[in-house]
Amino acid sequence: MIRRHPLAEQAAEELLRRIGSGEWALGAKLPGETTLAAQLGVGRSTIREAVRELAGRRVLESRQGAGVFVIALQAAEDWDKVLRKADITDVLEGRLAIETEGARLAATRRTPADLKNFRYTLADRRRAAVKAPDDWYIEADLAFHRAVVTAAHNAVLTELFDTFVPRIRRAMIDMLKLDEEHRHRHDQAAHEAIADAIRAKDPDLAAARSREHLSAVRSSMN
Amino acid sequence: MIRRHPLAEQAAEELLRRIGSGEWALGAKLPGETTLAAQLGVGRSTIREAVRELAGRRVLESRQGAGVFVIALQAAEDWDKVLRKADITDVLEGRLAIETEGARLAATRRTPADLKNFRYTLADRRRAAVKAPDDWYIEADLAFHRAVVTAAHNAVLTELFDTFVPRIRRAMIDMLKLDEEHRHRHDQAAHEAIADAIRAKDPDLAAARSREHLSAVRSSMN
DNA sequence: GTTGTCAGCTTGTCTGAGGAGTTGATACGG
DNA sequence: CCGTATCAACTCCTCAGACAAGCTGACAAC
Repeated sequence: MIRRHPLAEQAAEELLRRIGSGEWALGAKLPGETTLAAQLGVGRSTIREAVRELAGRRVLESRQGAGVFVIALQAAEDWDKVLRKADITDVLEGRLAIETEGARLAATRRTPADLKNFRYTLADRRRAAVKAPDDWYIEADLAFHRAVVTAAHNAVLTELFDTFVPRIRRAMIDMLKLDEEHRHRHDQAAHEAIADAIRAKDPDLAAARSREHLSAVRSSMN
Repeated sequence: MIRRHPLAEQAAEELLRRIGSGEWALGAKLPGETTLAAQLGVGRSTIREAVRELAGRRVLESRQGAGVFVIALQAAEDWDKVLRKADITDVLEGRLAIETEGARLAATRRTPADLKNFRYTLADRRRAAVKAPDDWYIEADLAFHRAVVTAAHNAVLTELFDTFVPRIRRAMIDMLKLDEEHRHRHDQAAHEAIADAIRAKDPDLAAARSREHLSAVRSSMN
């Protein structure tokens, strides 16, 4: 018999399926380990590992002496996975939403430290656009965009941006590989313009310039 | 001896700490189970459960016969946790970013089915605003907002919105509990206005009205 | 050089034995 | 009647040992 996955993982999937099917409601107590083991036809330690895996995914919670309880009806969305599977267009539109709002807020909240950060990251990007290898250029570009979002001083927006970064990075790598002319290396002016608007404390202008730039990026990746 | 957490969880935390400290790089192979058990002074099955938990969190991956490998340097951000801990102001600004962009895109992509969805959810909300209990009203309100984002036909934006919903719901419950006059029940007009702009295929107007409404919501929750 | 074999490692699974914590029923004192 | 104490039965937690299953690199044969 060939088994693609270990028994413990199969058991975890089966438990997840039963939870999803409504067999056990939110907050309900699962049968004991020995009972479950008998039901699924596996050993007790296998059940324990399955439960432990779902505990790691924040679906189950076991309390010594009391039992195992359902604390979520399904596994929390794994954002890395969602972004990996999504169309790059959808991802870039999500990024646009986060970053234009970030630019808008940054225009009212930016500190002197944020402006200094803009200077550094823009200078880096300018240098990298000319002579650095692709990955340096990509990191320099992302660093500036991150500086903009950071200047919004909103923890949720920053965390959202960081969640998107790996997916965006991969897309940029793929694009630069296909596009020998590195056409995107020439839009330094657009980046300077965004920074200028934030520096000038003009929220609408900052948002507009950010939107303009990111729309162009999205279009170029189709 | 009093133990706050099970040994297996403590072992998982210890492994996570060591990974974070750079003891094992990305892709590196951990010592064998028996070795780890001896190092941490616990039984082999305890180590196995710790590894299984981190496998559930997509940090480790074990391959039979080969070993246990690091596949992520830290646990993926648990968005429920991030949103729970964040200031409600930051959360609502994130929601505003997502939803205004959603409204903008919806104005160009909405289908007849989306418009029908608007009619239904708006009617529900109108009824609930007058006489329904708090939780019905909250669900009706969220249903309309979700309909707007859905009409953008962008899987990432929809998923983002759904991630925010539980946190927003809790905030609304708390607010309605404290505010006997239910002041927010009277802004049905603002919702109709958003739907009208999307119906009229006016992206800028839809975004502006969405922003206006959500700014008001954010201000009222301070 | 290429291929086949295999010994020695690894993780996977089961079982049995206690330890430790929780819960609800029951008896007791007020 | 109510509050409290006790306790038995249940639960999960941890360990140890045994064997199965799978991978890897060394080494011999060709």
